[in-house]
Amino acid sequence: MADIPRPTDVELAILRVLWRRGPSTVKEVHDELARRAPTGYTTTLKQLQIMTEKGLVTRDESQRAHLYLARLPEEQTQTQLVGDLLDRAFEGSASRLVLRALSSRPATPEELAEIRELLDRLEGDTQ
Amino acid sequence: MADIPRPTDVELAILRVLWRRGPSTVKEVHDELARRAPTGYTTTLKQLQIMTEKGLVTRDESQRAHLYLARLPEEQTQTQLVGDLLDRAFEGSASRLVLRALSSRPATPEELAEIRELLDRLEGDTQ
DNA sequence: AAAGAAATACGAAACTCTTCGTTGACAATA
DNA sequence: TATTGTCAACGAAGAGTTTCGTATTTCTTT
Repeated sequence: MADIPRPTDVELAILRVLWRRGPSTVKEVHDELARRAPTGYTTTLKQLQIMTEKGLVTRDESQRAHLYLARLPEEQTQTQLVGDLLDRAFEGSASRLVLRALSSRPATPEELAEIRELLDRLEGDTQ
Repeated sequence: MADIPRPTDVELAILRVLWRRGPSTVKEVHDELARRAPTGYTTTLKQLQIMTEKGLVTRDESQRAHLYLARLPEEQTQTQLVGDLLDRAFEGSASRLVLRALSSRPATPEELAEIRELLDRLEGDTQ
């Protein structure tokens, strides 16, 4: 009961809204989602109910309009997703994943500099 | 008909076998898969049939034991998967994905060096 | 040619994912 | 208090995923 399943595409879209907004009502989440892809209110509601069962979100029922909250922080979920992809498609090789990430998107010079700083920090630690 | 869907977990496991082995029979793929997680022969067969319909693999029927071949090379699929994750969970920021990748796995000094070389090459190009 | 094997084809069951209509509870207001 | 609007709960349909049993085809060996 402790572990949380990998979120599906729709679930991840909802989690992103919750991470950005913090605790939100179904209506608030739905309005954000429907802006990009029109959908029914009850669709969003049902998803949030299922996500509550799965443990992806928690629910504050103290008010009439329940408040939903992402259970794990964005960083932790990102780390989990990347680790998962690493195992499923890269045989665990982080460097090859980085290679593909950079060939998948033309990274800006600023991003490259950020990554370089990250490397400096990591190598500093291990020395 | 031209675009290929994102492979599911099981499909990706099969593709990895095909990338490693090259064109393979159902039996060969199945033996590899069943080594890690015991499963029925017809399960693997059915998966390969479905993957053929989806265009994930192609089939050479010239012999009695059909030969299956991954339709896209491993690199291209990896790039697609990373790009997909980038959009779904990282708002397209490659540097943040790299950050999470490296915090998800203790990368070896060799890997860090490889990434550094990659950065050198990329920055060299843009100058 | 018959028997046995090795392989594919077919179909279906169980499960998950996604979507949404309907119902009922609750609250504000006229 | 009756009406209207807002919200959650429920159930179900349709599609996709995963698994596997059974039937059929094809080749090989006797």
